[in-house]
Order: sequence, then C-alpha cells, then structure tokens
Amino acid sequence: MLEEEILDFSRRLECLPQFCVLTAPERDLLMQNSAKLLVGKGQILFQQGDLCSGLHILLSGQMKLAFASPQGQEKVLRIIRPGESFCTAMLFTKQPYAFFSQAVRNSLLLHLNKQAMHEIMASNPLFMQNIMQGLADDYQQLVIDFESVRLHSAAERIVRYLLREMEASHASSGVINLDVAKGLIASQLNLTQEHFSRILNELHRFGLIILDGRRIEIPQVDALQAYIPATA
Amino acid sequence: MLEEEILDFSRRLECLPQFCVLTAPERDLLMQNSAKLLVGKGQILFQQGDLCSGLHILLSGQMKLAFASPQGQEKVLRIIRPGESFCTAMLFTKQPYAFFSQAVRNSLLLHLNKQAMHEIMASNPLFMQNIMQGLADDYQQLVIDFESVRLHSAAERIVRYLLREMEASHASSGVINLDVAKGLIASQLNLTQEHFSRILNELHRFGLIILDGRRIEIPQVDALQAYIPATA
DNA sequence: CGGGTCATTGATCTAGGTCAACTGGCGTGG
DNA sequence: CCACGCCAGTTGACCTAGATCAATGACCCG
Repeated sequence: MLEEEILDFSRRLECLPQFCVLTAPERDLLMQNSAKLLVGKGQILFQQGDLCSGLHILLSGQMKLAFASPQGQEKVLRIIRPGESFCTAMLFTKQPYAFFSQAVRNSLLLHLNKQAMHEIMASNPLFMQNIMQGLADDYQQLVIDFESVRLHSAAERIVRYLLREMEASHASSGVINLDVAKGLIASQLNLTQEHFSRILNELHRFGLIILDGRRIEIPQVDALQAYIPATA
Repeated sequence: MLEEEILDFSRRLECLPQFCVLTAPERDLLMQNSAKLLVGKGQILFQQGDLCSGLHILLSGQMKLAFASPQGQEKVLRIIRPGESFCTAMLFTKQPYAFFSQAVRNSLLLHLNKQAMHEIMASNPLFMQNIMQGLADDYQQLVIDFESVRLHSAAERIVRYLLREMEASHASSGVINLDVAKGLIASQLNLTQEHFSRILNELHRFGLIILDGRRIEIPQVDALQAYIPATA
C-alpha cells in the first residue's frame, strides 16, 4: 500500500470500537501488514474450504457470508455491513472456511494479517480482550440464530427480525428501510423469497405493518410484538 | 474443597489436552478457585438467561445443552461427554446463557472461576492459545451444525452423524454403540424421535445398516457414504 | 424501449411433524 | 419369582408449514 493510504486506513481503523484501543504505532504496524481489497459486486472473496489468512474488515459496500448446497441453492449466514469485521474465529483455528464470502455490492475491504494480529494482541491485552469479546459475541449470536431457525415459525422469525432492525436502525422511529434485497433477508431467515413475501403481506393485511417496497412502517410496535406467540 | 480433592482434581486436569500445558502451581491456583459440582440426573446446572460464572468441565456422567420453545418442547444443542469443557464463550462476553444445561446422567463437574481463568491465561500464553482455539473450534462446529440443519435432508444428517460417530468411536470398526438415548440424538439432528426411528429403519431395509437396539453395525462404509447425495 | 434484477401471486407438492397406540425390556417391590 | 409400571423405542394414520414451479408485474439503468 502507498504511504498515504496507510495513513488513511489507519485513521479509519481508529473509529472502529474494537481497534480504537490501539496506539498509533500499533495501528501503523497493523496497516503495514494489511492489504486493501476491492471486490466487485458478485465477486467471491473466499471460497468454502479455503484456508484462512486473517481478519477481514468491511470499510464500505456490502458482503454476505453463505454456504451452498450440492444442489446449488445457497443459504445466507450473515450480511456484513460497513465497519464490521468477520472471520475472527479463523485467527485461532486451523480449520478451513465453512462458508464462502461474496460481495453483494462493490466493496472495499481491509485484510489484516494473522501473524501481525497475534503479535499486537500479545502486546496489548485490552485489544486482545476486544477481539475475544467479538468472537464470543459472534458465537452467542450464532447460537441465537440457530435457536431461532429451530424453534420459531416463519412469521415469528420475520417479526423478530423487523423488531430487531427497527431497534438497530435509529431510535424506534417506527420505520425501517431495508438496505438488503428481500431475497437475501429471506435466506438469512431460512425462508424462500416467496414465503417471505407472503408473510409480509399477511402482516400487512392484519394492519401490523405498512408496506412500500423496501420501506416498512410499523404503526404500533406493541401490536407487532404481541403477534409473536400466537399464529392466530 | 478438601486438600486431597484439590490434588485429585488437579491430577485429572493434567490429562486434558487444553490444561496439560499448565504448570503444577498454575493448576493448583486454578483448583483453589474452582468448585466441585455433583448434579443428579435430570437436574438443571444453569438456566437459559442466567448470567455466566465461568468455565465448566465434565469429569464424569453426561450433560446436555439445549433450549426450550415457549410451547415447552426442547431442542438439544449439544451433548457433553466426560473430559469436555463447555461455555468457553461465556468467559469473554457479558451476555447471559442462550441455552440451559441439564444432567442426562448423574454427573461430576468442575467449575473454574472466570477471574482465575483470566489471570492464568494472562500469564501463560500457550494456555490462552489453547482456550482460544477451543472457542474458535466450537464456533466452527456450530456453523457446520447450522449448515447441516439448513441444507441437508433428515436422512443425510443421520448418515453423516453415523459416519462421524464411527470415526470418533475407535478406528472404523464398523460398529457403533450409541451412548445416548435415541430421542436426544434425534433432537440434536433437529428431528422427532419418530422420524429418526423411521429413517434408521429405512436404512436397515436398504441393507446399509444392521440395527440392534443402540448397537448399529455398518457392513460397508462406502455404501452408506454413497447414500448421502441421492434420496433414491 | 428493451432487457436485467427484484418482487409478488397462484397452484400444487412434500418432508417432516403430530397424535396415538403398541412393544419390549428391566428394575422394584410384594 | 412374578406382576406391575415405567421408560425407550417403534409403528401407523393423518396433517401442515413451508418449498417448488411457473407466470406476471414493477422497477431501474443503459
């Protein structure tokens, strides 16, 4: 990378909660062992079965983690948004990737070298702590997603997703603007696009949401919440 | 704990791959901050939603990790066998347990204090490395299980399970002796006991396995393996 | 204006779940 | 030593959540 790029990326790293505990020299060292990656929409970043090579950070664009069945259908594991890092587990295991990663939009990524990460973690306990917590939280989230697929109905999963997105977006405005194709959300919830569409429609007929393309309005949050247990 | 118990458990710890890198004083320190737990069959070790308190190691008996739906049905996440530790992720996150843990048989457990674990990890990098790898491998396994439930058919999951158990048991003898109730295995594979039973029977009718209670014989491994893609 | 991608809708199918009855040990207590 | 009850497992009849297949609509964007 160019000198100026290193500076630029180092400054971006500073803004990320996991990396803000690094000193300037530590950040620089990390950047000198990093690669900038431009991945075009539809392009594969790594394949299922590849050996791991370090930690990825998405700076801009959108990526997906997914796995493919022998019959060719794919199931989305997770959508990555800017600022998020992924494949933390790969820093600590020798196993190959269990899923592949593909750009949903043109994306700019940083790839941090495994060796360098280990060195800095060894010297900066707080940083190590952050990375560890990130991994543990990923684990927890995966358990929760697993639970969700195994014991909630399709409608329930969707309602939970909507409520979570609303929380996450900004201060319970009652409006969600999906930044992902509905098909990908459906897949993430382990549903077909068709079924997803039908259920959104049903929620709409019940007056629980107002649909307008990728914009979804929730008139009364508690009414939607109340929908969760009964399918009525 | 009694002085002699500490000695005893310390010696047991020495045999576990993750803990064998500890020095004797480190092990002793760990044991002084540990609790011996006897959990009777059917008894709950911790509940979904409880706050975490450290790492668990199963010394003898059998435990299960599972979660319960509001309708009361439970889904097994994992069966724990002697020598295995669990809830590593809980050392690094502040979130509560996403599942509960119950003794399948009378069990003897060691509960290692979180604080003490952190101290020893800080002073023994190799130990930390082991724990981290354990967590990362757990993560990987969970991804694989998740994949399996989402894209393999019931029969395929069962065949994979049988093949894996055979590998694990001892040197591909072609015979598996299930050490867990079939209902629990079924639940782990996200199946009902009934469906599980039917499919085992089908495999038997096809001559792929020989059934005798919890003893299952696989006459030709490759024939069973070949069954995986097609449902015929 | 023509061809992608994304989304909706309808008709039909099926894997696996549910409910219920039955079987076969096996440990306990009379 | 038998009878009883219990637990694990099996079997059968039926049902349903969600998938699949196929057609159509609504856009963008070049």
